[in-house]
Amino acid sequence: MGNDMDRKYKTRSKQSIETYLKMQTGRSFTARDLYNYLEEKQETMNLTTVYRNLDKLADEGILMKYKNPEEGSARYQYGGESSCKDHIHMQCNKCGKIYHMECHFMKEIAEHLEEHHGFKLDCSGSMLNGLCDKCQTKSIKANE
Amino acid sequence: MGNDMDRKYKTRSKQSIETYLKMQTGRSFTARDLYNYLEEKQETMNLTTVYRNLDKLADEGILMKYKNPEEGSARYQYGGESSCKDHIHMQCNKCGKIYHMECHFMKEIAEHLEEHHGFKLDCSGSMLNGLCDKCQTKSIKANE
DNA sequence: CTAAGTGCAAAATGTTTGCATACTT
DNA sequence: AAGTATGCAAACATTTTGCACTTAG
Repeated sequence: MGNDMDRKYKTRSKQSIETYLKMQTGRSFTARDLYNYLEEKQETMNLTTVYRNLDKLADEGILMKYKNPEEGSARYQYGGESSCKDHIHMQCNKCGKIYHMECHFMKEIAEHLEEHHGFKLDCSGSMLNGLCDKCQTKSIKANE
Repeated sequence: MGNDMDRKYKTRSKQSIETYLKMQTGRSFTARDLYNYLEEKQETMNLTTVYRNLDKLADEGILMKYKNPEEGSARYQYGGESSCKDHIHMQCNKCGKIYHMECHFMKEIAEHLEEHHGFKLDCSGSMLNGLCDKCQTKSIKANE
Protein backbone atom coordinates (compact mmCIF):
# COMPACT_ATOMS: atom_id res chain seq x y z
CA MET A 1 0.00 0.00 0.00
CA GLY A 2 3.02 2.06 0.67
CA ASN A 3 3.15 5.75 0.18
CA ASP A 4 -0.37 6.73 -0.58
CA MET A 5 -1.75 5.51 2.66
CA ASP A 6 0.38 7.50 5.05
CA ARG A 7 -0.20 10.90 3.57
CA LYS A 8 0.15 12.96 6.69
CA TYR A 9 0.75 11.84 10.21
CA LYS A 10 1.30 8.20 10.90
CA THR A 11 -1.01 7.14 13.69
CA ARG A 12 -1.96 3.92 15.35
CA SER A 13 -5.45 4.17 13.88
CA LYS A 14 -4.14 4.31 10.40
CA GLN A 15 -1.83 1.42 10.96
CA SER A 16 -4.60 -0.73 12.36
CA ILE A 17 -6.76 0.05 9.40
CA GLU A 18 -3.96 -0.65 6.99
CA THR A 19 -3.50 -4.08 8.48
CA TYR A 20 -7.18 -4.79 8.17
CA LEU A 21 -7.26 -3.65 4.58
CA LYS A 22 -4.50 -5.98 3.63
CA MET A 23 -6.31 -8.83 5.31
CA GLN A 24 -9.49 -7.99 3.47
CA THR A 25 -7.99 -7.35 0.08
CA GLY A 26 -10.60 -8.09 -2.53
CA ARG A 27 -13.39 -8.48 -0.01
CA SER A 28 -15.87 -5.81 0.90
CA PHE A 29 -16.70 -4.66 4.41
CA THR A 30 -18.67 -2.02 6.25
CA ALA A 31 -17.43 0.60 8.68
CA ARG A 32 -18.93 -1.45 11.45
CA ASP A 33 -17.16 -4.61 10.32
CA LEU A 34 -13.88 -2.86 10.73
CA TYR A 35 -14.96 -1.33 14.01
CA ASN A 36 -15.94 -4.70 15.42
CA TYR A 37 -12.78 -6.33 14.23
CA LEU A 38 -10.68 -3.75 15.98
CA GLU A 39 -12.68 -4.03 19.15
CA GLU A 40 -12.15 -7.76 19.29
CA LYS A 41 -8.51 -7.25 18.76
CA GLN A 42 -8.63 -4.72 21.58
CA GLU A 43 -7.41 -1.95 19.38
CA THR A 44 -10.72 -0.19 19.88
CA MET A 45 -11.25 2.82 17.70
CA ASN A 46 -14.09 5.29 17.68
CA LEU A 47 -16.64 4.70 14.95
CA THR A 48 -16.31 8.30 13.87
CA THR A 49 -12.65 7.79 13.31
CA VAL A 50 -13.32 4.69 11.32
CA TYR A 51 -15.65 6.60 9.05
CA ARG A 52 -13.27 9.47 8.68
CA ASN A 53 -10.40 7.28 7.71
CA LEU A 54 -12.31 5.10 5.34
CA ASP A 55 -13.88 8.02 3.57
CA LYS A 56 -10.55 9.70 3.21
CA LEU A 57 -9.08 6.58 1.70
CA ALA A 58 -12.02 6.38 -0.63
CA ASP A 59 -11.50 9.96 -1.70
CA GLU A 60 -7.90 9.21 -2.40
CA GLY A 61 -8.98 6.34 -4.57
CA ILE A 62 -7.30 3.73 -2.45
CA LEU A 63 -10.58 2.20 -1.46
CA MET A 64 -13.73 1.79 -3.37
CA LYS A 65 -16.93 2.83 -1.67
CA TYR A 66 -20.36 1.79 -2.82
CA LYS A 67 -23.83 1.01 -1.63
CA ASN A 68 -26.29 -1.56 -2.64
CA PRO A 69 -30.02 -1.10 -2.41
CA GLU A 70 -30.79 -3.89 0.00
CA GLU A 71 -28.38 -2.76 2.66
CA GLY A 72 -28.44 0.34 4.80
CA SER A 73 -24.73 0.78 5.16
CA ALA A 74 -22.00 1.61 2.72
CA ARG A 75 -19.41 -0.96 1.77
CA TYR A 76 -15.75 -0.41 1.22
CA GLN A 77 -13.28 -2.52 -0.62
CA TYR A 78 -9.56 -2.46 -0.97
CA GLY A 79 -8.37 -3.68 -4.30
CA GLY A 80 -4.71 -4.02 -3.59
CA GLU A 81 -1.79 -1.94 -4.74
CA SER A 82 -3.47 -0.61 -7.82
CA SER A 83 -5.82 2.28 -7.25
CA CYS A 84 -9.48 1.77 -7.93
CA LYS A 85 -9.80 5.19 -9.40
CA ASP A 86 -9.06 4.23 -12.93
CA HIS A 87 -11.16 1.22 -13.58
CA ILE A 88 -14.77 0.23 -13.37
CA HIS A 89 -15.96 -2.50 -11.09
CA MET A 90 -18.26 -5.33 -11.87
CA GLN A 91 -20.31 -6.95 -9.21
CA CYS A 92 -21.95 -10.30 -9.52
CA ASN A 93 -25.60 -10.16 -8.61
CA LYS A 94 -25.47 -13.66 -7.30
CA CYS A 95 -22.32 -14.16 -5.28
CA GLY A 96 -21.72 -10.48 -4.62
CA LYS A 97 -18.10 -10.68 -5.56
CA ILE A 98 -16.50 -7.64 -7.11
CA TYR A 99 -14.25 -7.77 -10.11
CA HIS A 100 -11.93 -5.02 -11.18
CA MET A 101 -11.94 -4.22 -14.83
CA GLU A 102 -8.29 -3.58 -15.13
CA CYS A 103 -7.69 -3.76 -18.83
CA HIS A 104 -6.96 -1.66 -21.87
CA PHE A 105 -10.60 -1.45 -22.83
CA MET A 106 -11.24 0.61 -19.75
CA LYS A 107 -9.60 3.58 -21.39
CA GLU A 108 -11.76 3.23 -24.43
CA ILE A 109 -14.90 3.34 -22.36
CA ALA A 110 -13.82 6.46 -20.52
CA GLU A 111 -12.89 8.12 -23.77
CA HIS A 112 -16.11 7.21 -25.44
CA LEU A 113 -18.14 8.58 -22.58
CA GLU A 114 -16.23 11.80 -22.63
CA GLU A 115 -16.21 12.33 -26.37
CA HIS A 116 -19.64 11.14 -27.32
CA HIS A 117 -21.63 11.88 -24.21
CA GLY A 118 -19.69 14.69 -22.56
CA PHE A 119 -19.62 12.53 -19.46
CA LYS A 120 -16.58 12.53 -17.19
CA LEU A 121 -16.51 9.08 -15.67
CA ASP A 122 -15.78 8.67 -11.98
CA CYS A 123 -14.76 5.08 -11.56
CA SER A 124 -14.73 5.05 -7.82
CA GLY A 125 -18.50 5.14 -7.62
CA SER A 126 -19.35 3.15 -10.68
CA MET A 127 -20.52 -0.38 -10.70
CA LEU A 128 -21.69 -2.68 -13.40
CA ASN A 129 -23.93 -5.48 -12.31
CA GLY A 130 -24.42 -8.84 -13.84
CA LEU A 131 -23.41 -12.43 -13.49
CA CYS A 132 -19.87 -13.60 -13.19
CA ASP A 133 -18.35 -16.54 -14.93
CA LYS A 134 -18.86 -19.02 -12.17
CA CYS A 135 -22.38 -18.04 -11.30
CA GLN A 136 -23.43 -18.16 -14.91
CA THR A 137 -22.56 -21.77 -15.30
CA LYS A 138 -24.15 -22.57 -11.99
CA SER A 139 -27.42 -20.89 -12.81
CA ILE A 140 -27.89 -22.66 -16.08
CA LYS A 141 -29.00 -25.74 -14.22
CA ALA A 142 -30.77 -23.84 -11.48
CA ASN A 143 -32.96 -21.93 -13.92
CA GLU A 144 -36.68 -22.45 -14.23
CA MET B 1 -48.07 0.25 -16.99
CA GLY B 2 -51.23 -1.75 -16.93
CA ASN B 3 -51.71 -4.94 -15.05
CA ASP B 4 -48.63 -5.34 -12.95
CA MET B 5 -49.10 -2.14 -11.06
CA ASP B 6 -52.57 -2.70 -9.68
CA ARG B 7 -51.94 -6.01 -8.00
CA LYS B 8 -54.33 -5.76 -5.11
CA TYR B 9 -56.63 -2.98 -4.13
CA LYS B 10 -56.73 0.08 -6.27
CA THR B 11 -56.21 3.13 -4.10
CA ARG B 12 -55.75 6.81 -4.64
CA SER B 13 -52.15 6.53 -3.42
CA LYS B 14 -51.30 4.02 -6.05
CA GLN B 15 -52.91 6.03 -8.76
CA SER B 16 -51.03 9.16 -7.77
CA ILE B 17 -47.78 7.27 -7.80
CA GLU B 18 -48.56 5.72 -11.13
CA THR B 19 -49.09 9.14 -12.62
CA TYR B 20 -45.82 10.36 -11.21
CA LEU B 21 -43.95 7.38 -12.55
CA LYS B 22 -45.20 7.99 -16.02
CA MET B 23 -44.14 11.61 -15.79
CA GLN B 24 -40.72 10.60 -14.58
CA THR B 25 -40.14 7.77 -16.98
CA GLY B 26 -36.43 7.41 -17.51
CA ARG B 27 -35.53 9.80 -14.73
CA SER B 28 -34.59 8.83 -11.23
CA PHE B 29 -36.11 10.18 -8.07
CA THR B 30 -36.06 9.66 -4.34
CA ALA B 31 -38.93 8.83 -2.05
CA ARG B 32 -38.84 12.40 -0.87
CA ASP B 33 -39.00 13.77 -4.40
CA LEU B 34 -42.23 11.93 -4.90
CA TYR B 35 -43.48 12.97 -1.50
CA ASN B 36 -42.77 16.62 -2.22
CA TYR B 37 -44.34 16.45 -5.60
CA LEU B 38 -47.53 15.06 -4.19
CA GLU B 39 -47.62 17.61 -1.44
CA GLU B 40 -47.38 20.46 -3.91
CA LYS B 41 -50.13 18.93 -5.92
CA GLN B 42 -52.12 18.70 -2.70
CA GLU B 43 -52.40 14.96 -2.96
CA THR B 44 -50.39 14.68 0.21
CA MET B 45 -49.33 11.18 1.09
CA ASN B 46 -47.50 9.93 4.14
CA LEU B 47 -43.80 9.29 3.60
CA THR B 48 -44.20 5.82 5.02
CA THR B 49 -46.76 5.05 2.38
CA VAL B 50 -44.48 6.35 -0.30
CA TYR B 51 -41.73 4.05 0.85
CA ARG B 52 -44.02 1.11 1.13
CA ASN B 53 -45.37 1.55 -2.35
CA LEU B 54 -42.07 2.23 -4.02
CA ASP B 55 -40.39 -0.71 -2.39
CA LYS B 56 -43.19 -2.97 -3.37
CA LEU B 57 -42.92 -1.83 -6.97
CA ALA B 58 -39.20 -2.40 -6.83
CA ASP B 59 -39.73 -5.90 -5.53
CA GLU B 60 -42.10 -6.57 -8.35
CA GLY B 61 -39.43 -5.45 -10.77
CA ILE B 62 -41.42 -2.55 -12.08
CA LEU B 63 -39.03 0.01 -10.69
CA MET B 64 -35.30 -0.03 -10.40
CA LYS B 65 -33.93 0.85 -6.99
CA TYR B 66 -30.35 1.75 -6.34
CA LYS B 67 -28.08 3.83 -4.19
CA ASN B 68 -25.00 5.78 -4.94
CA PRO B 69 -22.20 6.37 -2.48
CA GLU B 70 -22.39 10.12 -2.28
CA GLU B 71 -26.04 10.25 -1.49
CA GLY B 72 -27.80 9.09 1.60
CA SER B 73 -31.08 8.19 0.04
CA ALA B 74 -32.13 5.50 -2.36
CA ARG B 75 -33.16 6.36 -5.88
CA TYR B 76 -35.90 4.77 -7.87
CA GLN B 77 -36.42 4.78 -11.57
CA TYR B 78 -39.21 3.70 -13.80
CA GLY B 79 -38.06 2.51 -17.16
CA GLY B 80 -41.36 2.74 -18.95
CA GLU B 81 -42.94 0.12 -21.10
CA SER B 82 -39.82 -0.25 -23.14
CA SER B 83 -37.43 -1.27 -20.47
CA CYS B 84 -34.00 0.16 -19.91
CA LYS B 85 -32.70 -3.35 -20.02
CA ASP B 86 -30.39 -3.00 -22.94
CA HIS B 87 -28.30 0.00 -22.13
CA ILE B 88 -26.21 1.27 -19.28
CA HIS B 89 -27.13 4.37 -17.37
CA MET B 90 -24.88 7.21 -16.41
CA GLN B 91 -25.68 9.34 -13.46
CA CYS B 92 -24.26 12.75 -12.74
CA ASN B 93 -22.91 12.94 -9.22
CA LYS B 94 -23.80 16.57 -9.02
CA CYS B 95 -27.23 17.11 -10.49
CA GLY B 96 -28.34 13.51 -10.16
CA LYS B 97 -29.67 13.34 -13.67
CA ILE B 98 -29.56 10.02 -15.42
CA TYR B 99 -28.46 9.60 -18.99
CA HIS B 100 -29.17 6.59 -21.09
CA MET B 101 -26.29 5.26 -23.05
CA GLU B 102 -28.25 4.33 -26.09
CA CYS B 103 -25.60 4.01 -28.74
CA HIS B 104 -23.69 1.51 -30.77
CA PHE B 105 -20.81 1.41 -28.32
CA MET B 106 -23.08 -0.17 -25.77
CA LYS B 107 -22.92 -3.45 -27.64
CA GLU B 108 -19.15 -3.34 -27.66
CA ILE B 109 -19.04 -2.96 -23.93
CA ALA B 110 -21.35 -5.86 -23.33
CA GLU B 111 -19.38 -8.01 -25.73
CA HIS B 112 -16.08 -7.09 -24.19
CA LEU B 113 -17.32 -7.95 -20.73
CA GLU B 114 -18.57 -11.26 -21.88
CA GLU B 115 -15.61 -12.28 -23.95
CA HIS B 116 -12.75 -10.97 -21.88
CA HIS B 117 -14.16 -11.16 -18.40
CA GLY B 118 -16.80 -13.84 -18.64
CA PHE B 119 -19.22 -11.34 -17.21
CA LYS B 120 -22.83 -11.25 -18.34
CA LEU B 121 -23.90 -7.65 -17.99
CA ASP B 122 -27.27 -6.84 -16.48
CA CYS B 123 -28.02 -3.30 -17.52
CA SER B 124 -31.00 -2.77 -15.30
CA GLY B 125 -28.90 -2.58 -12.19
CA SER B 126 -25.83 -0.97 -13.63
CA MET B 127 -24.89 2.61 -13.21
CA LEU B 128 -21.85 4.62 -14.15
CA ASN B 129 -21.20 7.69 -12.09
CA GLY B 130 -19.44 10.86 -12.99
CA LEU B 131 -20.07 14.40 -14.06
CA CYS B 132 -22.32 15.38 -16.90
CA ASP B 133 -21.56 17.96 -19.50
CA LYS B 134 -23.31 20.82 -17.80
CA CYS B 135 -22.04 20.18 -14.31
CA GLN B 136 -18.47 19.88 -15.55
CA THR B 137 -18.41 23.37 -16.92
CA LYS B 138 -20.09 24.68 -13.82
CA SER B 139 -17.59 23.16 -11.44
CA ILE B 140 -14.56 24.50 -13.24
CA LYS B 141 -15.19 27.93 -11.81
CA ALA B 142 -16.41 26.67 -8.47
CA ASN B 143 -13.20 24.75 -7.87
CA GLU B 144 -10.52 25.82 -5.41
C1' DC C 1 4.54 25.12 18.00
C1' DT C 2 1.34 23.83 14.33
C1' DA C 3 -1.28 20.94 11.79
C1' DA C 4 -3.54 16.67 11.76
C1' DG C 5 -6.05 13.22 14.00
C1' DT C 6 -9.15 11.52 17.65
C1' DG C 7 -13.06 10.80 20.93
C1' DC C 8 -17.37 12.00 22.65
C1' DA C 9 -21.91 13.52 22.60
C1' DA C 10 -25.33 15.26 19.89
C1' DA C 11 -27.58 16.01 15.61
C1' DA C 12 -29.04 14.95 11.10
C1' DT C 13 -30.75 11.56 7.65
C1' DG C 14 -33.14 8.07 5.76
C1' DT C 15 -35.87 4.17 6.52
C1' DT C 16 -38.68 0.90 9.13
C1' DT C 17 -42.16 -0.78 12.52
C1' DG C 18 -46.27 -1.27 15.50
C1' DC C 19 -50.65 -0.26 15.96
C1' DA C 20 -55.10 1.77 15.33
C1' DT C 21 -57.99 3.37 11.70
C1' DA C 22 -59.88 3.57 7.04
C1' DC C 23 -60.70 1.87 2.58
C1' DT C 24 -61.54 -1.97 -1.29
C1' DT C 25 -63.48 -5.74 -2.68
C1' DA D 1 -66.78 -9.27 6.71
C1' DA D 2 -61.96 -10.03 5.31
C1' DG D 3 -58.03 -8.48 3.60
C1' DT D 4 -55.28 -4.44 2.31
C1' DA D 5 -53.60 -0.03 2.70
C1' DT D 6 -52.71 4.18 5.23
C1' DG D 7 -51.28 7.62 8.79
C1' DC D 8 -48.98 8.70 12.80
C1' DA D 9 -45.60 8.48 16.20
C1' DA D 10 -41.80 6.26 17.67
C1' DA D 11 -37.89 3.37 16.86
C1' DC D 12 -33.69 2.38 14.31
C1' DA D 13 -29.49 2.50 11.90
C1' DT D 14 -26.07 4.88 9.68
C1' DT D 15 -23.47 8.76 9.02
C1' DT D 16 -22.07 13.55 10.06
C1' DT D 17 -20.79 17.59 12.90
C1' DG D 18 -18.91 20.60 16.53
C1' DC D 19 -15.74 21.07 19.83
C1' DA D 20 -12.19 20.13 23.09
C1' DC D 21 -8.21 17.33 23.59
C1' DT D 22 -4.23 14.68 21.98
C1' DT D 23 -0.52 13.50 19.16
C1' DA D 24 2.95 13.50 15.25
C1' DG D 25 6.04 16.14 12.87
